[in-house]
Amino acid sequence: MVLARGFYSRDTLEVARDLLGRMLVRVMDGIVLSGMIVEVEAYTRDDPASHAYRGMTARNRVMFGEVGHAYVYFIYGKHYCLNIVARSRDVEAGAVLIRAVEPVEGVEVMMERRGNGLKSRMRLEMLTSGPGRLTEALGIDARHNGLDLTVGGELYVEEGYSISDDMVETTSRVGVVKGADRPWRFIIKGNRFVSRVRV
DNA sequence: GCCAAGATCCTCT
DNA sequence: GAGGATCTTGGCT
Repeated sequence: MVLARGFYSRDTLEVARDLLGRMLVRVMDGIVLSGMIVEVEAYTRDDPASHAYRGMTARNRVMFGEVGHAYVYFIYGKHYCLNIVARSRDVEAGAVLIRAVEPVEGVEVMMERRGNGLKSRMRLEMLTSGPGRLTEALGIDARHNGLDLTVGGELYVEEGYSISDDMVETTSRVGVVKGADRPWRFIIKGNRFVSRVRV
């Protein structure tokens, strides 16, 4: 089931938390590439690190638009980053950066796409463990900026697995999900929520 | 128009 | 652990 618009029409941090365990799906030339979302970061309107902090510009206008749409931007002259617009109704802007996924379907295609320059040193953990890496592996770029992710098609998010709060053991900054195939590490940075698979 | 910084990744030491 | 790659964006003049 593709996640519907309502999923994204909530507090940005809440959506970020709930995106963990969901499946990011990219259909490219009829081939399905997918990965489980394992690291996210929430960017709210009032976060100085957010593109929306200084108000709407040509680049960030998607963050001010309808929830459930993709905000893709180019960074460091090399990389694309995928965000999903998410915020509650009374908030002006907000988005969740997808920082990492765990490859599930189409691993060989992802390997091919990421293979250049990495050669034999390519390891599975390196395939999609970073915002720039996952967009390269899944073939996500500026063409997807503004795309509605709630209607299926070439890029969407589906239910996947839900990670319940009682699976998380939290300290002030770090938590670990118990009972998963792999242990997970959760990090809170200010009002941002970050989680990452421990390797 | 100019310039510095950037939600990163990779290679080399 | 440090530094280079590479180019868009936005602030400032």
